[in-house]
Amino acid sequence: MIPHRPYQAKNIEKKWQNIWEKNNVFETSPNNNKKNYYVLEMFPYPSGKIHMGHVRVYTLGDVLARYKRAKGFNVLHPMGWDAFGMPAENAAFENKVHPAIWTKKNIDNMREQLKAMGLSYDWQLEFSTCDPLYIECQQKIFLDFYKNNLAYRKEAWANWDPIDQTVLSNEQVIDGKGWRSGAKVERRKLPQWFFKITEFADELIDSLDKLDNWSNQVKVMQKNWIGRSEGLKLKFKISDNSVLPKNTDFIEVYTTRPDTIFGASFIAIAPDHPLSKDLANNNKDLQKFIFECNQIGTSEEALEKAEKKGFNTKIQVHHPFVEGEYLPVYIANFVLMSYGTGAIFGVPAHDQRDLDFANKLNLPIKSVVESQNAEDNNISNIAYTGNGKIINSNFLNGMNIIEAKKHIIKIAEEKSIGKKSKQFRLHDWCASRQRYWGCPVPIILCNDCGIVPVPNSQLPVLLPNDVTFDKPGNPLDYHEKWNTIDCPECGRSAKRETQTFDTFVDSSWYALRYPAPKSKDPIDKKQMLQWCPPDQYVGGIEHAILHLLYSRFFNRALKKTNYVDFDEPFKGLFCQGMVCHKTYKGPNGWLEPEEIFFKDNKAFQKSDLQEVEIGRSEKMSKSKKNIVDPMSIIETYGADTARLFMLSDSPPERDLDWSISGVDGCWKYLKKIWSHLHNYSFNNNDEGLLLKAKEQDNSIRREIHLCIQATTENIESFRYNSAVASIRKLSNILLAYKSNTEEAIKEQIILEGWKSFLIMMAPITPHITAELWKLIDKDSSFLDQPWPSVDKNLLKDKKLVIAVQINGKLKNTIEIEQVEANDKELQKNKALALYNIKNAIINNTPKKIIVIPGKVINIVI
RNA sequence: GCCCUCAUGAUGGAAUUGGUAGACAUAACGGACUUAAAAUCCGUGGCCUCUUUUGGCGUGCAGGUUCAAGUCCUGCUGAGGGCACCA
Repeated sequence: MIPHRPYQAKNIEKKWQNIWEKNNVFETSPNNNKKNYYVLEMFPYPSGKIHMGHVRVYTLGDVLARYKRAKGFNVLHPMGWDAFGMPAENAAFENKVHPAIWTKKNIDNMREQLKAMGLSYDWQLEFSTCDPLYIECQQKIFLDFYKNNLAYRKEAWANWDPIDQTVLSNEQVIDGKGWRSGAKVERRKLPQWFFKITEFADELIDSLDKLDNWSNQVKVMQKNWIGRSEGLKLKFKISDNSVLPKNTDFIEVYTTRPDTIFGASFIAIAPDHPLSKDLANNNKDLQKFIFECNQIGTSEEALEKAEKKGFNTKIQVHHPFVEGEYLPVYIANFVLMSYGTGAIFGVPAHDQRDLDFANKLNLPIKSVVESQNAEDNNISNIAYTGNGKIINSNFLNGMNIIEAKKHIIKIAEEKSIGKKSKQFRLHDWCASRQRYWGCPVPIILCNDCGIVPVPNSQLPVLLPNDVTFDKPGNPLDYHEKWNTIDCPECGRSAKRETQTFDTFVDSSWYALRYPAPKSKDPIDKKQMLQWCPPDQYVGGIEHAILHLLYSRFFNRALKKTNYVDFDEPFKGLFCQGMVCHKTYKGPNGWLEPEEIFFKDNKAFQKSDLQEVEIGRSEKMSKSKKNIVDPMSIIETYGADTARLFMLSDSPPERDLDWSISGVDGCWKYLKKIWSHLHNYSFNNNDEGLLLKAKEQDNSIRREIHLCIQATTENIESFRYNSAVASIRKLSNILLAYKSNTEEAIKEQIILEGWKSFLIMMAPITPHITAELWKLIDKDSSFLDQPWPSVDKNLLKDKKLVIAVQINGKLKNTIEIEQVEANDKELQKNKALALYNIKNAIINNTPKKIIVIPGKVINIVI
């Protein structure tokens, strides 16, 4: 036997990457004979180097792109950079390097790392969001939004991140803390730029149902986030408004339970309701109360268990439907100004918070919904919120809740004291940031003309290069030369808007840019229509709300401003799980996997041999030090091994547990295939011989084609782990033929098997398969090999194995010929003739015998 | 509190419409080769009983539907995630 070359992943991977690049094989070109398919993975922030999360998501996308290509699609598979954002400014501050230079260096480095993974991108379409052309296009889009009332500037309370020194959108505040910095968010009043996302609130919820190829989890999360509720806005007339500082005649409340209006026993308004503020002007006690409420409001822990507190304003309102009945007005700490009207009517019997409040302040509790279950109706500490019949409610009596709601809304509207109303949790998107490294908002602020858009001829508004980061805050504010400009309308001296866009603006429309990234038009209609929206988008679940909701808004706004003609930005959405790793904690804190060795299932520190605590598997993070650097894996094992491991075990949507033994196993497997194929000498391709295959040989062919079927189905439905399993099963069958046989037909079948194997394995491990293909077929181009098709005639075996059960439990099996598959009687008789079945029914006459022909026989005794 | 998802060997997981549970891997163990180790190759493997055959039990728990349930229904427990004084 001639010794073959050992499997040196690094060399062959570099070799094929160079060949692909030199020949531009992944270049996107128009092809009218093929259907277009656009695969997009979420583009990365150029932090400097790739992490395992990148390896996973880009491998998933690449498998799909390469598979679709083999399936005969014309594939668009691009990559770019989400290049603006805070870390560049932090680096500028720490290392005295300009954000632009830092970012470019990082991009160059990460591009090389991604190339080392062997991803099938058309790199000619690459762009980054800090490119002047992208900035110009985005500014044009923004100005169109502004002119169409989809963006506005408003002085508003904002979430202020004291560490990042910028405002945050509601979506970026998590548990009262900044999403990036983790700092406790403060409230500040500032002029801000908003996008009118609430204009599409209904549509953003309703069309979720049409997104069949979106992950359900994301749809549910978006629905909750938008948070639609339907109810009634209702006015309560104030009985004596002479005590009020201004002429306030009524208080307007919002409710989703107008059916319970006859059970109302008080009105409560928010501490920062305008009326509360008016009353507080000359009331020291109330000022103190409001201050206390605001204190609690910021600490989330306290909020959880916070006691209900109320301040009696001594004001009374008329009950709108009961002549002569009055309700007291309280200021209450559990009522939020940011939802509804900032005022409620309290129905203690049917709302838990109202009940807690009423119990505290000794307010009356009046039941108006009667449950069928008597014990529900005795209300002391638990409010009844279920279904029932309306009672004690005058003209609503006897109705069910739905009827009563409809009826009372109708009456309130007729009396002009109320209006059917929808409320959303979603607020407009605050999209401006007090930062340097972002796309400038193209606006000029003039003392005389107000807000003036930068004229098209002056676009793009680029960032000045000569800035320093030694002072806190926004360098653009200090840059007089840049921010002073003549007003384009009146010519007098004015100021530029110094805020820049949230980076989520950049990522809200980048997918539309790839088909024509160099076009002067923000979105090249002709190119875009051929490809967009992307057929499949792949990315992390952490963007379920932020990026994916903003993109859905942006796409609708782009439709309204005539840039696109479709509603949804992504046809299909797939969210992959996180990459996790066990954590190790030594006596002096967290340890990296590299610092550990194992003995007898215990972990020890290499440095001092002390035992180390093995923690549960968690998302790879710097703070827990459970990070594995992808480049070191690619260096030692190769990209094909890393890719194979990423896909092997866990289903893509679940978390993946990184283990070095798993990686090792994948590497050994590739090595085994490598040496096996090098030791085998393949005959020339002669498919005619396959037709002459004998019955016995066809059983191998059957396995091959079953595998093709399974693998294809698994890839189509994103079950990549199962696809790997079925491919490995095929290779286990083929590996059993260790050396060449003398039979030409059999050799031809094995050739067919290995060819199918390599083509199906190619999307997963593209380099090694390309190299091995040359052993089988020197002349044809591997990348152009079509995906193998299933010969359905081969799938059916001549013999069928059928289960024989007694009372549903497997007892034995029978074997029948394929042609007998529908012969119920024959199968039944064969089953009853079995030795242990005969024994079992000797004393128990079968009550019933169920024969599912070709599948199972169940004997009921 | 509300909403969503999940629960299968030592471990990751498979079982697409209810029809032979544990595919494919990882770790483990036994054997071959080796002075030895690594690598490689061969083999074992849900649990219990038995020498073996056979048999019994088994997909978080308790019920139900069905000839037949990992899969469908009801209730519970546990884990993960989302939202949250949202009227």
